[in-house]
Amino acid sequence: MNKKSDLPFKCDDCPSQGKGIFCELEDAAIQDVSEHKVVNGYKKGQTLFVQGNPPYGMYCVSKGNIKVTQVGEDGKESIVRIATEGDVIGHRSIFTDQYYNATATAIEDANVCFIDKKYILKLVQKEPSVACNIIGKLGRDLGAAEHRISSFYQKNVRERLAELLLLLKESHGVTDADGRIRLNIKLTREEMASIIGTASETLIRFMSELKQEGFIEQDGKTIFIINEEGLLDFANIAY
Amino acid sequence: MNKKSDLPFKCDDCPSQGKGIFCELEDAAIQDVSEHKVVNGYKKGQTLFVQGNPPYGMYCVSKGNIKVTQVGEDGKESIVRIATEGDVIGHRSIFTDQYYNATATAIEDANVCFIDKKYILKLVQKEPSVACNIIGKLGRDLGAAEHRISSFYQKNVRERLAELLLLLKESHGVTDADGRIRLNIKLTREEMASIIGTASETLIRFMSELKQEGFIEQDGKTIFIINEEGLLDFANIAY
DNA sequence: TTAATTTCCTGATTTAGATTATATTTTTGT
DNA sequence: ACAAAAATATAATCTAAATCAGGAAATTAA
Repeated sequence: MNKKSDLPFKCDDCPSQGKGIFCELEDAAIQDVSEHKVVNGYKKGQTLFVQGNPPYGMYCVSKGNIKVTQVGEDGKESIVRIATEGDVIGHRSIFTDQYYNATATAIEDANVCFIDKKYILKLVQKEPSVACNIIGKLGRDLGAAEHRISSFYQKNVRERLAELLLLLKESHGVTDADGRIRLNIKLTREEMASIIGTASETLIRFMSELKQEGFIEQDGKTIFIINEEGLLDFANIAY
Repeated sequence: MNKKSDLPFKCDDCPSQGKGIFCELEDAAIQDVSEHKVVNGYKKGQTLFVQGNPPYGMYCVSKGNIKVTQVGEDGKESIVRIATEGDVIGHRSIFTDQYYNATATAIEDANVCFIDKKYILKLVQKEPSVACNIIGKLGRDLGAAEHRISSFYQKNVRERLAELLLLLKESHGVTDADGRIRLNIKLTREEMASIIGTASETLIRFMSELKQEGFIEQDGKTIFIINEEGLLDFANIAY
């Protein structure tokens, strides 16, 4: 899989078209972007870039899910963000002129486009729509990050878990043939725990609780959301 | 204090000059910005904007410290960011087209410039340097936010407290006549606790501990950093 | 200045969730 | 297909930090 010959496609054909930061560019400009990128296939577990390294460019996820993690002194890994189709990663470091302060790893086989730093910086000068889209992307990411910060303080583990499942439903939920909502992402319990900041044992315990209550179902690593209302209640989210 | 007559100054004279997002603009352009802003004085405790309201523009802090907070269902307030001279706030919501998802409150008397949403959006189209500076600002804020997320998971309260004191030293530390490093910001214990996500009693306990160990000193609400090395050690931060 | 309110501090008690331990299931490599 | 390794699950114990309680100090208001 991921044969070299499969890969070199154009941005026009990208499954993430319309969702990314280039979506307002005209055909000629998109063509130009297309010529300045390299498509890479990554297998599950492979890293795109590593914390502490200097940034050479930006990554644009075409297929698959990428986890962005920070590792502490004690080796504990915490997932700060999950990038999916149409998302960009590594853009932060380009503009802040810092080394990568996180590591990006494919959590499943993925196709990711790499765009050179210099080209991006030039493009932002030339195309205000790209600049605005990057601002919008960073703004939404910052909003999500700030929400998570306050969640850590204001919610307990079970509430954060319910919240995570609801967020994953928004970002990765697909309706199956049988009408069930399936989360189209395969995270280990360890990874889920490190998103909401708890121990995997604790996460597993609350997952079991949610299964028993009939809020979710499970088939191997795949999770189905059965009762969204119940989860909302469980998460203590008011609307 | 904060008489109306004190306020209407030009961006040229702003104490935050050179630190903000307009610093690369030419004189004429700066002049133009200056004419499109309104300077407002806020007293301690007054709010600039409130979570849930629609954004009308951007705020540029000229003097004083502003806390950006999110309030949970239970009324618990958590501080997601502190904006100081030269910082902008409320910029996120302008570009993401969302309502404010945080409340901004002056924690001491402050002067803040308001710049209209429409003007900013136009300026970003016209001036790539402004767009780039906003991207840089958001990028650094996002980096800081992600660091805090992983801190919550990887560090305990005493480590997060030491980390907070070191961060405040970077952002608000000034060297006094007697050579001591003073934190030029007055936060209540409640506020400090809500930054690192702990109960105020717990924070006070560890503050006492730090005082006893001689790492910090205190004069009323003012904090002095005495032993930075010790704090680094205490925070378990490797370099 | 005094009273009232808020903030700060310390100690005792409780609890949510980490840690430890062990068994079972699933995945991976050969 | 098989063994080895990794991930999942559940229960028991332990601990960091929340909560509860009460008093001292500092602000604020009158």
